[in-house]
Amino acid sequence: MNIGEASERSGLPAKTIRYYEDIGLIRPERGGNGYRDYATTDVHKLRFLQRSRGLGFSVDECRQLLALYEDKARASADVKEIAETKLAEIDRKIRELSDLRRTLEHLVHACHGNDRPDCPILEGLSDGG
Amino acid sequence: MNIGEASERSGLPAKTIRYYEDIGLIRPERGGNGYRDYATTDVHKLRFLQRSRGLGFSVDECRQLLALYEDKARASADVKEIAETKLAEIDRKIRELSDLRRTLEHLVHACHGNDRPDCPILEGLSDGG
DNA sequence: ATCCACCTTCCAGCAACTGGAAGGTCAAGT
DNA sequence: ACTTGACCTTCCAGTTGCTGGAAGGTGGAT
Repeated sequence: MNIGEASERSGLPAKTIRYYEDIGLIRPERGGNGYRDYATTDVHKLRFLQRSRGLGFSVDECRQLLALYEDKARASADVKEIAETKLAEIDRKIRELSDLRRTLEHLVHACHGNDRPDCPILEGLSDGG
Repeated sequence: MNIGEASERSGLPAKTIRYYEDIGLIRPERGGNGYRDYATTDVHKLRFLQRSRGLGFSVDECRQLLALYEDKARASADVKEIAETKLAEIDRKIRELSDLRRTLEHLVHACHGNDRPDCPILEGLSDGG
């Protein structure tokens, strides 16, 4: 499929997809006309990139994560260690998001109309529930 | 406190803290010597920024979130709507992280040694569990 | 007084896009 | 066959969000 459809399916702008090719993240086939030709697995990878980037992982971390799904990395000895590290990081992010969620909800429900600039909720912001 | 201590307590590099001041996110007092002087609430806000940026929120979104804790925004009529939108976004991020977590764990435990490039896990990457 | 770790501003560079120009491709319509 | 328009291509410049380094001031300890 062309880049337009890949863009639609992955949720990434075509510009970004081309950029990801520039930096060597995804290498689609090329048709006789020079157009990029994306396979379904390419779209899966793109969607994966769209998500993990949106979750605060750097492009380099995404590269590592993507590598976990490819032969070279899977054969390597420290795959598991990388994965475990990422798992711990994901767990931390989930905790932080839950904290943020609780704080925000508390603010909306309990703090509405309370104009004091030293609202105690602010303190809850930092030490994470 | 000086920027060094604020940096240590918030987890943000001093450079980044100064940058956040440049773009108008945090405005510490200044001592007679010209040094920035951070209050405890400033550190809370910085820590909050450190977290939400790491979770994939843009600086502008963080600005909105921070505004929820300040009088001006709290008096505004659409605070609740902004907050609800952010809450939905947070929930989505939590779901995506959980999906990512499950995929990664599955990969480590079930796919080790399976070198086929068309590993079915890749498909699970995109449609989220 | 001098040392050193801190602070200041400013300017340059990097990461990860993003927009726009200039032009080629292709299916549809006349 | 030709034109229209939506798509694709490359390239180059601009934006966001930092990050490093130079050049210099501050302040407590020796």
